[in-house]
Amino acid sequence: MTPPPAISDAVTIELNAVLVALTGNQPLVLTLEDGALLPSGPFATEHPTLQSGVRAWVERQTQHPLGYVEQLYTFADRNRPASDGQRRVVSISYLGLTRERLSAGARDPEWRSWYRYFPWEDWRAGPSPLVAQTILPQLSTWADAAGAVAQQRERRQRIDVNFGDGVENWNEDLILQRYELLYEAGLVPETLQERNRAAPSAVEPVPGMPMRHDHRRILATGIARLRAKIKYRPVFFELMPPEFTLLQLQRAVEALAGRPMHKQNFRRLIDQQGLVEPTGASTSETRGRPAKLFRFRREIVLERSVAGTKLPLSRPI
Amino acid sequence: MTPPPAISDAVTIELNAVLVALTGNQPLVLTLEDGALLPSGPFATEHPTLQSGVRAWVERQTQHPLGYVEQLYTFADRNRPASDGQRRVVSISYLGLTRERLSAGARDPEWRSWYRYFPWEDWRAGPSPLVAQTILPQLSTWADAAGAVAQQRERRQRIDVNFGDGVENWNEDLILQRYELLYEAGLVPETLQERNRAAPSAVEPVPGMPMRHDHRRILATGIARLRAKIKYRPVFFELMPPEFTLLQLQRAVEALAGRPMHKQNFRRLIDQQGLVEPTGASTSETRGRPAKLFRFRREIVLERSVAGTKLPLSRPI
DNA sequence: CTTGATTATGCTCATTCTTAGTATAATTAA
DNA sequence: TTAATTATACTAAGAATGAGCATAATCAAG
Repeated sequence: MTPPPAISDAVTIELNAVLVALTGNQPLVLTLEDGALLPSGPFATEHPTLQSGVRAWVERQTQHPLGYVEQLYTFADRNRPASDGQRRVVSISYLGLTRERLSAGARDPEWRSWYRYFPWEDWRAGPSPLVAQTILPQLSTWADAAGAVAQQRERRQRIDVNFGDGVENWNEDLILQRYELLYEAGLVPETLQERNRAAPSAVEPVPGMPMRHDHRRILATGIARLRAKIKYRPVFFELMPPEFTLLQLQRAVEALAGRPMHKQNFRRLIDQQGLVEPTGASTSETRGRPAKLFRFRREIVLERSVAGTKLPLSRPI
Repeated sequence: MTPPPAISDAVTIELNAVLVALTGNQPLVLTLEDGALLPSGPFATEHPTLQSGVRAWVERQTQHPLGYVEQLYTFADRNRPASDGQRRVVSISYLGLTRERLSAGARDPEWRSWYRYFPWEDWRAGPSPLVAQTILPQLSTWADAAGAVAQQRERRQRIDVNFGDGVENWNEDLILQRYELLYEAGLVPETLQERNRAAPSAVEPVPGMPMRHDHRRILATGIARLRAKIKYRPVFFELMPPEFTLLQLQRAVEALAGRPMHKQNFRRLIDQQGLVEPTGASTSETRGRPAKLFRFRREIVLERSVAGTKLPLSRPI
């Protein structure tokens, strides 16, 4: 145990951002180079903290304030040397939510639906047919190809836990684990590039656009974090316009979760938790009965500490 | 937006670990230098990944395998220059759980109850008197001292959310926020060192041992993560011996959560989830009726993907 | 102006999950 | 033999959840 803070070799820090916005019921993520990369930036000495570094750099580029920023993960990839060929790169990734998006339709910083990268994650219209028809059969082949019987069983169990049967037992939070499983099974192009550059694999990769480096993995991490977070913290308001109808809010949450929700119960929950208040106005932009407009009650975030415990704490003291 | 991974100034990586063990119903954390520091180590080039770096370094030092390792947080503290006086330090902290502990009673790597650092967090015997008697009055003074009325109200609300009234509305997961609030209010010695080195503050710091640098903050982050995690993932088994009684398990969880639990309901939950299986043996180490011994069903971790949703997903598909 | 389609919203109901017990069993220490 | 201690089974009230029916308010066609 080295008492004084130990000093290691020098490394270079790279910041990566998963920037999320929401338009027309699509969850969007900011990409570069024809969707092949997430925005990356330097961490320069002038920034007092990492978070302020991310904010400064993103806001300068997008001209829009970041509503919410959260650190995702830090890792050091041995396979990715710094471009100066010398130092190792440590990348720190962040999730950022923003309310408006810049330059819709622009080519280089471009907003894309994240379901282009993870088409199997969109279950808003029911079970994604990709899972049952394409993914599960291929994963099944992979499981059978394992050497030992024990390993076959283990693979099958992991497949079952993470993908269910294609209809039931789908847990939208497991997006990262699912991507990792596909990666391990060699069913995403990223694997091929890395392992079989010389000898391309025989299996057809699963649909879904790849990214360079590990960026699709970082994106999966961001989506997973966001999907988990909305269940106990109303961060989705950071993505909404100042006023909205309850159906718009529901569609937004569904876009993030990738799952349909029960309309009446959704309203009941939002209402019970006192998350919104009516503005008094209503809108007739929809076809049917005009919907009341609501705004988010910002105070609530301070008021509540929310937490869904699973352990039998005695008395709600 | 800089397309190619941008390169920033060189920095030095420091790894910090919150290593947790459990003995005699006390949650222990490994410390150095008379409890003033968490173990820190270098991240050297030979390690393929950060996680393997942490494992290697910790296991070499403690001679014990780490059951579970999880990244906590990364940050760059402008106030802490590298000891070579040149490069900036970026510290990456990890949480590690270990089943046995080395050298009980040793002086330098020393295991200490984490409640020595956060005495107000121990509510196992009911509401901690420290909160109502010492902390809340001092925080109240601090709130009143705010300049603007709006700021006073905001402070009071934060106090209320994070500390409740000293008896009710205590959320054990908010340990980090509570520490940060005390820090902001100048009620922990760490603040004094930093801000008022010349002119010591008039207020008496709240009981609880401080640490150097930001180590007590890192510890709070680790405890918070662990307290939150045990609610949806049975990581506490990493801290248990191979065989245990249900009461021992309950005491372990209570030590982590800092809250008492309802015995019968605890058992029912553990049982329902199929987390344990009887070994067939029982123990008479306790005074009363002998308890059955159980072991953890490791398979269950694979089988279950657990998740407590708060949103009204339609049908449990 | 009537009808059907569409969206909004109020309300009910069965089921499950929690919380907080009571009751009883099996031990040891005195 | 009794009191204290620990383990375990069982129950009942209340809250939260998931599903659906019913009704209201609007627009687009005919």
